[in-house]
Amino acid sequence: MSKGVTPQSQDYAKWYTDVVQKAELADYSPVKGCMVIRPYGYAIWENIQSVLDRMFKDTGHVNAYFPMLIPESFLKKEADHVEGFAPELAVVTHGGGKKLEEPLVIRPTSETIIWSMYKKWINSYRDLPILINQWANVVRWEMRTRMFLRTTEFLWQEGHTAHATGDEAVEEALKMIDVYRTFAENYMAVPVIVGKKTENEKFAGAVDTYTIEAMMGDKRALQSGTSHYLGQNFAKAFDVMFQNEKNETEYVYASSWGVSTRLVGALIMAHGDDKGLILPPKLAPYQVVIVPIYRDEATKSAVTDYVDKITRSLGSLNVRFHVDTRETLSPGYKFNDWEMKGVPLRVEAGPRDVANDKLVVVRRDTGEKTLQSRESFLESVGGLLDTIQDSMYRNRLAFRDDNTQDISSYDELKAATADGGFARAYWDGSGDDERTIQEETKATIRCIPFGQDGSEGTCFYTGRKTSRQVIIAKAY
RNA sequence: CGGGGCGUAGCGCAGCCCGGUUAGCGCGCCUGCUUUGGGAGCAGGAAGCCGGAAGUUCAAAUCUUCUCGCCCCGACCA
Repeated sequence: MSKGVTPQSQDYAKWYTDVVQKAELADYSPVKGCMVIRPYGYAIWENIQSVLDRMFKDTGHVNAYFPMLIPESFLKKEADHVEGFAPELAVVTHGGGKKLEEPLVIRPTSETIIWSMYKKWINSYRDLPILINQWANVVRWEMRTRMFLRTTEFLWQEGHTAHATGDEAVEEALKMIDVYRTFAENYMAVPVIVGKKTENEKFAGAVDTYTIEAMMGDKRALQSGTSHYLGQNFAKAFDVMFQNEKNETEYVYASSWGVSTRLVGALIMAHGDDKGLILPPKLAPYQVVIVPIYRDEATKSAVTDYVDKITRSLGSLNVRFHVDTRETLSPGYKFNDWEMKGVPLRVEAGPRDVANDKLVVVRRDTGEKTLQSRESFLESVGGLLDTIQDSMYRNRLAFRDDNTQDISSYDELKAATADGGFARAYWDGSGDDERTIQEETKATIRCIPFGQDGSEGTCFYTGRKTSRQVIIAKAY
């Protein structure tokens, strides 16, 4: 492996692909647009999964699995849904050596297959709500792909809920976007703006789409999770009705919500630097890596014994650690390697440290190097990991705030977003206005943030009075 | 699908313009010895139908034509 990665300042896109490869997160597959997620990348995804899965279950959801192959006709039942997904479908036309009566699409998302089943399962309000999540792969034939951010096949979770009232379904969609916000902020250490998508940007088949938008290291926005209030659109398309308490027949209300392996891309780009990844302790496959340093067999056995004492304690402290015992690599190489892989804390243990009962402890996020006694390290490591987690979040929050500007004219918008950056502005334009702005500036309305104070201002584009503010940025 | 670039050892490249002996270099890999506190050193070694096909020629990695694939930039999206 050659040294280092392309500096961010030189070519951010190249930096990103370099990091993905050199940190051994993923590799290119023989099929265009697909990727192989390597063990280290998958370990990050597994940590994301296990935290989110717990959060979903704590909010009353259960997991299930629906098939990957969907009759083509299902996709055509919801008008907006077909229109939205038709161009990016992979279709199976043959099976068992014979042409199929009806082609099967590989799921781009599972609303249709799930709602075809909900029709069988829902009769009465007593059957509601249904709160199902599934962890799955989906395929969307994208024109341009990028590792983790947009690949032909990707892994995600998709929640699909069914409710007796629209209010309840909206509440569910809002609850889940808040789960995503909590996850992004508390686990990924990535601040996000929570809000509603405009008509142009919402999901194909949704009444409303909610989103969390994060700022990457190049100041561009990344949609990191979405939830949708689907109204009765899919219930009508699949004829899913229930009898309410007054014995009236009514269509069921729906929500769906998802996050994907794109979150791994978000972690890379939100925190990474020219040395590689910087992982938040709560999601890092290894929170601490120990590099033993020795000269000969005598120092090796002394250092090994010393390291054993440390790892026994770390194990009981519930710290995820790894001891790098690779024989053929120099300590210097290992330092760089684990920095590339973003491990939050590196511990160096050599003969000098054994002699003094000390350790060299290095923070990945700040580069700060300290000499500590073994005892004080073991006492403080848990707190130090929390400090890193917190400091990473505050660092990214400050970065985002520094790169977010309030703008009040079209020229200001262009200036604020040209080189990345979020623009916050009053907005009363139309969908066509939005498209024009996108064509002219490449920036899009990322969302209409929640929690607006209702104060009035002037739309920067139409000049009309409005109380609605939006966030505009170039996005991935 | 439009514009640009690239296919030579596992990876990154040189050689190609101007055809000519065993096709080179760096990294990685293998063996041995010495090393190990910020990407170790020396010695030896393995590894290539030069993306594919056809053509020109005494002779093709090199020239011609066709083809396949990949990457980057634009039009779509979690």
